Amino acid sequence: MAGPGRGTTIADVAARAGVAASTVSYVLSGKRSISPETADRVMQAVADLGYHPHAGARSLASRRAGVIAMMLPLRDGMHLPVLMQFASGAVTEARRHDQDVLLMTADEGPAGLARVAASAIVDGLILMDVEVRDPRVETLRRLGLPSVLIGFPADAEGLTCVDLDFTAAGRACAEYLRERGCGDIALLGASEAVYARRTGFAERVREGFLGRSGPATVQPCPDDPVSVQRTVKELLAANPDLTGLAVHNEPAVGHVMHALADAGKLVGEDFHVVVIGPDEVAERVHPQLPSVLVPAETLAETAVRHLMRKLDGLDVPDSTLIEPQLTIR
Amino acid sequence: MAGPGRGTTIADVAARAGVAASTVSYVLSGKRSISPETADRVMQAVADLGYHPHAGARSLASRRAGVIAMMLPLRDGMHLPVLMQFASGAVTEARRHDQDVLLMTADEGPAGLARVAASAIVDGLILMDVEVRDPRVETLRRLGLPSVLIGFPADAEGLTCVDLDFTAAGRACAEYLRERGCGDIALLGASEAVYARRTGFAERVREGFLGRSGPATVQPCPDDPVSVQRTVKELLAANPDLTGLAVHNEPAVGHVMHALADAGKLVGEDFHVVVIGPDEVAERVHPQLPSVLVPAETLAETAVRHLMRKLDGLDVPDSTLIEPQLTIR
DNA sequence: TTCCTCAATCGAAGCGCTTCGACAAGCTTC
DNA sequence: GAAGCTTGTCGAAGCGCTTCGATTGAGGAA
Repeated sequence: MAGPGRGTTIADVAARAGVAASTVSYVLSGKRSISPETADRVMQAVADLGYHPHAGARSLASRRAGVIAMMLPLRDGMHLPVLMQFASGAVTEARRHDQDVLLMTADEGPAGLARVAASAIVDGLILMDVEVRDPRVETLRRLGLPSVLIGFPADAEGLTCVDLDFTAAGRACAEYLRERGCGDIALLGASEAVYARRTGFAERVREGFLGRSGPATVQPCPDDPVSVQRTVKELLAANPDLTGLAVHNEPAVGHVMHALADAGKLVGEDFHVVVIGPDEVAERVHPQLPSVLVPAETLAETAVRHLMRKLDGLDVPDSTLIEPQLTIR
Repeated sequence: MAGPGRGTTIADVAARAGVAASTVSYVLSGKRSISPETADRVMQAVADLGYHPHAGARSLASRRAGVIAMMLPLRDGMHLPVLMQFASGAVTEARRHDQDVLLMTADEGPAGLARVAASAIVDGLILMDVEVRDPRVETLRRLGLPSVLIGFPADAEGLTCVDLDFTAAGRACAEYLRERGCGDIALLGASEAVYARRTGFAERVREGFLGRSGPATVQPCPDDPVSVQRTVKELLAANPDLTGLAVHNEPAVGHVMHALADAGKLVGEDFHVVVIGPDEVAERVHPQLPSVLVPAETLAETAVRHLMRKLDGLDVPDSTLIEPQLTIR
């Protein structure tokens, strides 16, 4: 039952090293200078005893919990693998800063934010998948809890936001297709519902895609097989010269490929397709497609790093856009 | 900066309600009887002030953190969406018990377990994706930290384990195919590497599939398009009467369907396919396939519930197998 | 009435840590 | 060689909570 380190306190370490408890604390935190000999003795005692400071006691005394919260969206339509990559990326980065990560779900809403803020269980907060009109944003501002948002709400005044540069992603897709010699290109987007909900994201892709170069169409599309089939057919009918397609709708990718095959298009030869979405989606169709991925890990690392800086009282840019990367396969 | 509830302590609540701090504590915890009038006054004060107990102070005084840890595997080959469903299911269930969830990654290994145990940052632990020979298991046993494992290590003595009943899943697939009149059936499994690593899981499916009924083949298979294509071809060549296939290899499902189409098989008519894997995989091919899913949410809820019981000193079964559900589409 | 019981409440003692002020030595500096 | 700095260390206070007696007053038994 009582393993090593079980119930070991700073007093035990102090006794073993022959110093005062406060000295141990200073060795561990580095907040006052301690002679190398003493420090060594303390570190040795820490190692011998397998000592780890009691998190609650530390948080009570220092007013720093050493924990950040991450609030995940639970809503459908979020791509789960990306979320997971994000979460694990955030944990990994947080651990580098000696922080732990508390997982919350968006369905706790503003009340959840108030709870963690008041209970001081976390020092800061990362809010994922922020919508243009997000009810949590106002609460966040009121609480004054250090935070970083993934995504941009309508009013980002005074907030720290990080996101993929979706405009650049749209532009990259258009450029890729143009370079392949496609004269007429189209963007097959997500369902109308997505556009309606979070204009920020889908619209920025559209803007980037349309850009300033040549004829281009943008077509929202539901993700069920039948709708995709129909939408692609209509798109081809309406644009006879269409030779390039960007797909910003993960679940639809497979169906798009079928529809193109049915229409007699040879993808990779007389027709080009590029995906905005996670690698797996682009890899698991035949032929494999080039894609612009949502760099979940980078996004997570950036968010955590920014939050750490804020907690340390350093300043960070209000708005950070991560450059998209187009992978050719 | 200082919003409501910011810095509010139990003393503030006590003052407002005209009682002692200890009384507030007893009202909140229900550990001693308090007159209804007093309780009402206290609750009112709590509401007025937006009071939430300081988590660190509470954990220090009560030796209960109100947080459980969840250790996620980061290894490739784990299906990310399932992990995510699991994580969010666990958080949701934990919140029902007024607990928070700390996210850890498996790469912290045994040392991570020792850390969270010694720092008392969590009260208990859920370990996902436990392997047959898992180095964390021994540490866990030594630490005596209340825990629930997802999966079964070789030596589960004294541990609480929860998992999908994979044997039953294999059996269900075989039965489904038999019922469709398939005489000769096969199981297309994961790559050899998976079998090698975690015998428990893949082998149990195989056993269930082979069962006692009629001719059946089990064929491990890598998940790249080319290998899948070849494996399916060989399988068909070696078993000319094959009319039923179970696929226990998520990324391969799409390729399997192509290979069968190439071989002239009409899935759903003269040939039947069933998937062991998440819904999306089975839904996003044409035709949609029946599937046995890993019930991530149920698994997570069960794990959390078991852990809560252990924390309350109640006992729980050492081993819990969740019944698989075959969904027909 | 007196004594006892029991329910309701209070006060104080920690939980294990950080941090502040104090205090010895060992240095400079004039 | 006294006055002033540093440097390294200690002791004590206190963070906000829970919990363990102790205390009070009301009601019942004698």
